[in-house]
Amino acid sequence: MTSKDSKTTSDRIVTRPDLKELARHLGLSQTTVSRVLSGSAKNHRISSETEQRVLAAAAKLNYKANVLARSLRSKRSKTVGVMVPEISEGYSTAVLGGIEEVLLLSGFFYFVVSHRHRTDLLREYPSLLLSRAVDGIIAVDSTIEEDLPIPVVAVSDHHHRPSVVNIELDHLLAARYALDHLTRLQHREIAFIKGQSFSSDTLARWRAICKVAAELGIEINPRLVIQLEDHGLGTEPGRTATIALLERDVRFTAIFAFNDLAAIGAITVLREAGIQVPAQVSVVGFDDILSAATNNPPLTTVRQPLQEMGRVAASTLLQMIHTEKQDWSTHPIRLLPTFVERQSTAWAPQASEAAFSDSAHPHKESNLQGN
Amino acid sequence: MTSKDSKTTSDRIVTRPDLKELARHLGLSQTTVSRVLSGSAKNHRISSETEQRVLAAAAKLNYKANVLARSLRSKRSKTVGVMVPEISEGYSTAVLGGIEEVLLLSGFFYFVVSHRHRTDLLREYPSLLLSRAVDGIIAVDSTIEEDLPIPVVAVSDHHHRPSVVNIELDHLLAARYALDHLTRLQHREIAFIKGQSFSSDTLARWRAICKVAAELGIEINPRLVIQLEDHGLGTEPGRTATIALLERDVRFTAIFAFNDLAAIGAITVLREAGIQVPAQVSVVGFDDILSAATNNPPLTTVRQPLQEMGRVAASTLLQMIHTEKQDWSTHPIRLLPTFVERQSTAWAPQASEAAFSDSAHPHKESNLQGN
DNA sequence: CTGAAAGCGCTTACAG
DNA sequence: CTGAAAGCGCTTACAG
Repeated sequence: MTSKDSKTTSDRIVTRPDLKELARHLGLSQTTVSRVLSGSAKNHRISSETEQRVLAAAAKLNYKANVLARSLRSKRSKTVGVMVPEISEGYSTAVLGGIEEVLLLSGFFYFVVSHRHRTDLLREYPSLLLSRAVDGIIAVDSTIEEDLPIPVVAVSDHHHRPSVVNIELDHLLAARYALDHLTRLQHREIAFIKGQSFSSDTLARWRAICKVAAELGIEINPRLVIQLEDHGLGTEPGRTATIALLERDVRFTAIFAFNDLAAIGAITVLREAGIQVPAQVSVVGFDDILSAATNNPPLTTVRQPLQEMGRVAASTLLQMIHTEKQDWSTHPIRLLPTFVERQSTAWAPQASEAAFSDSAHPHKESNLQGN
Repeated sequence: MTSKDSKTTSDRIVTRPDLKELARHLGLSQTTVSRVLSGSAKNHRISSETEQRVLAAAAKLNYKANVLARSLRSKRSKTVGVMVPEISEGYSTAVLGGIEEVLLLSGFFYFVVSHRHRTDLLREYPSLLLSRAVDGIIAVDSTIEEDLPIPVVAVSDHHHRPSVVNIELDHLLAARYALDHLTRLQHREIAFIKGQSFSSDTLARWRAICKVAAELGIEINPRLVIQLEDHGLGTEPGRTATIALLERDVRFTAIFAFNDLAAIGAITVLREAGIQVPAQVSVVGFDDILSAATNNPPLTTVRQPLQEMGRVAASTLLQMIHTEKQDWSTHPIRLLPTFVERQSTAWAPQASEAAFSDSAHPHKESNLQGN
C-alpha cells in the first residue's frame, strides 16, 4: 500500500491501490489482472476462477483504473467534446441533457466548451479538444471548419461534409405545421422573424418556409421579413426586431418567429403597442422552451425534440467511435418536430378589427421608445 | 513526421508532431523543449535564443502537447469535475456559465456530471471523477458525503466541513428583502412554499425566513407553510403545492415561493381558481430566471447572482488547487442577492386592511435597517 | 491459460 | 545552460 501521502484529515478518504499492487496482492501478473478488468478476459481464455478472484479483489480494495494511463496507452479515452454556443441557454442545455443521458450509460465523460460565437474560439476548440484526446466531438449549433481525425456529429449544422454526420430537424415539416395552422385560421399577411446570422438553423429553416409558403400559395412580403440581430440576450433581439417591424407600418395578422424567445419578445412589444395577441395578431414560436407554456398567452409553437436530438447525436457518435469506417457521407439523420397549439394564435381578424386597419393605427411609439 | 496514418480525406487534417519529433527537428533534447513549452524555462535558465527557437518551431509545426501524457506524469490534469443535479435546468446552467468563464481562461477543462438526485450516482461520481484525475470538484447544489483527496468547492451546500469551501447566498438578506417588501405592502397573512427536500438551500433559506419573520413581527402560520414535492418538473411542483394550499382554506394575501418556477406555477393555479395576482394575492419568487421577467405578470423576485457564484466557485477552486494547504475550514463565501420588484406584488387587498385595525398606510421605513 | 517486457508521450529528478 | 534516463499507470504485441 502506498500510504506515505496525505495527512489524512479523515479516515473516510479513499485509498486506492494501483494495478501493480492489486496484482501483487493476488499473486498474478499485471497483464492478467488488466485483462480481466478491461473486459477482455474472454479473448484470452482466462479461467473463470481467476476472473472471479480478480473481480472480487478489485471490488474489495476499491481499485479504479487510472483513466489517464489507460487512455494514453490504448488511444481511447472514453471522453468526447461537446461544443455549444452558450452554456447557460435553453437550446444547448436541452440537447446536452440528451447527450449526457446516453454518454454516461456507456461510461463516457464529456468536456463542454462554449464559444459564444467568437470565431477564434470556434477555430481553436476542436484542436484543444484533440490535445485532450477526445474520441469524438459533438457540435451543437456550431460549425467546425477543419476536417478532424476523429468522428464528428453536428446537431443543427448544415454544412454537409464526408467526415461529419448531421442531426437535423425536418424543417419542411416544421414549416408546414406552422404555415398550415396559420392558413387554416385565415391568415394571409404573415410576418416572419428570421434567426440570427450566426445560427446554423437560420438558413435551412428559412428555405423550408419559402418552399412551403409557395406550396400553400402564401405570398411572402419582403417588407414583413425581418432578421434577429446578432447581439442581445434573451427576448431582446425579438423585441428589437418587432419594433422595427411595426415601424415599417405594413399590415400583418400573424408572426412566425424563429424561436420562442423571439416570439415572447414580440408579444411583449405588441402588447406595449396596444395590439392584442391573439385577437389582433397571432404569434407562433419555435422550440417549445419552458417559458413557452407559462407565457401569457401560452405560446403556440413548433416543438423541436431537443433531448432526443442530443440522444441521437450521442449514440451516433458512439457508433462511429466503435467502428473503423472513415467515410460518413450518409444522409443527415432527420428528426421530427411536433406542433403545440396553445393560445397565442387565433382566427385572423376581420379587416375592421385588425390592428392595422386604416382607422386603428398601431403607432403608439411612446411606449416603444427608450428601451 | 509520422505520416503513415489515416488515409487523408482532406489535406486540412491537422498533422501534429509529438515532443520527440519536435526535439529532433530542433536538434535539442526533449527535456529542453519540454521545459520551454511547459513554461518552466526561467527555472532552468534556458537561453532566450533557444526559447525563441522552440516557441517558433512549436507554433510552426502546430505542436500541441498530449494532455494525457502530461497529466499522467505531472499529476495535474488541468481538469475539474462539476456535479450538478440536472444539466437541462436553469439554476445549474447559470452557475455553469460562470464556472466556465473562469475555468477556460486558465486553460482548465471540465467534466459535467448530473446525478438527478439519485443517491447511487451522488456516491459514485466523486470516485469516478477521481479516476479521471480531476484536480478538483465543484458541487452545485449537491452534497458530497466522503472526504476527498482533492479540493472541493460547494455552491449552495450547507454541510460545513474542513475539506470543502462553501459558496452561499446571504439568505438572511434575501429573506429580509422579500419579507420587508411584503410587510410594507401591508401583507400579514403570508403563505410560504418551501423547497424540495433534496435541495441544499431548502433548510438554510427556511431558517433565514423564520429568523427575519420573527424580527419583523410576522407570525408564520404553519397551515400556510407547504413544501414542494420531490418529483415533478418545471412548474409542476409549484402547482401541486398551491393547489394543496388552497384546499386548506386558510386565508392569505401573499405567497413567498422557494423559486421562480414554483412562483409561476402558483400564479397559474391562482388564476385558474379565479384569484387575481397581484390584486388579491401577491407572489414573490426566488432566483430571477429568464421566465421571471417574461411571465404574466412579471415576477417580483429575489435575484441570486448565479453566474457570479459560479465565477467565485471556480476561482476559489483554482486557488485551492494551486496551493499546498490542506485545511480549508474557512467561513463560507457569502454572496449578496438583489431584489427585483416587478408586477406580481401589490398592496394587500382592502378587506385585510379592514380586518386589521391599523392605519391605511405602511410605514415608509428606511431600507433594510438592522441586520 | 498466463506472463515479461515494451511503450503510450510526456515531465522530472539527477547530473554536469 | 542542457541532456540522458527513469517513470507516471496502464495495455498490448509477443511468447509459451
